[in-house]
Amino acid sequence: MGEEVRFSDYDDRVPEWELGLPTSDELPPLSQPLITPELASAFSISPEPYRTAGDVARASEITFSGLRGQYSSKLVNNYNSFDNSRSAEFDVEEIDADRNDSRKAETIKRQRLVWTPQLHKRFVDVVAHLGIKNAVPKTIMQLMNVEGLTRENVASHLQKYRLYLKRMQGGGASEANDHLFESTPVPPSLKESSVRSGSGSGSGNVSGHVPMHYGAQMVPMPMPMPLPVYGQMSGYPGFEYGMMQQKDWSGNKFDAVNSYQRIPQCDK
DNA sequence: GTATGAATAT
DNA sequence: TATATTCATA
Repeated sequence: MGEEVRFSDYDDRVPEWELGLPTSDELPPLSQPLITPELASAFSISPEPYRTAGDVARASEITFSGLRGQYSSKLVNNYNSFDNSRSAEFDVEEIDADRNDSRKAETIKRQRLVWTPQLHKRFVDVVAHLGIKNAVPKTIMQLMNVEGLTRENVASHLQKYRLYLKRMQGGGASEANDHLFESTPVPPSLKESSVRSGSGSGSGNVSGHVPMHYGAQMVPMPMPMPLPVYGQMSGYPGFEYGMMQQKDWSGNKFDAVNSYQRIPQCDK
């Protein structure tokens, strides 16, 4: 407990140190194993457990609190609690993975995707900017740029979304409770007749017309979104809020909203 | 051969 | 119901 170097003394110099460092977008996510499970098993390396956004966020929190209170015993406690919660969450999955491994080494079990409102918004944004013509699963998937998201995931969701659009332009507006779909308003560009050149109706966006006959390449809209599987700072730089707000970034709130949810799956 | 989308399965 | 998987076909 001698010379105490307070972390806050350096807080204002951190941005200076960070100059030239890769941004979070350029780094592999913490939740992503460095080697694939197949490779790991091929070389008899015990595979890393999956890490949820919550796990990464908690670990980060521990790191930060550890840095701030170097000499407090908090760190130990936090570690313990982290370990406990983590193992509780992982146990099933690891067992499942082992079982899966023993029966067939190749098949990777993917968790059932849960379309959170955030994910769905991302989906709708991309579809809107592609136009109905180009909004096909592969392209959507690429533009959404969400790690772990498969073409099948998107195809399935797209199928449902199309049905929703059809149903809502035809029938009464509020028939069923599609909570998810209603969470993100349908962009005007998706309302059936795409060919409404000239005076586009006021689509909230001041930027107005979006000439999107282009391919998937240059679309300006989709900022790379951190995958839902891990805790990164936060989604859309430039959209939701300014990016310097890492303070609220810790913990549960984040992963509750912005992560895959793991649903134990029975083996077939 | 891949990608799509409707149908079907879980 | 929500998501996954299958399958005909483009």
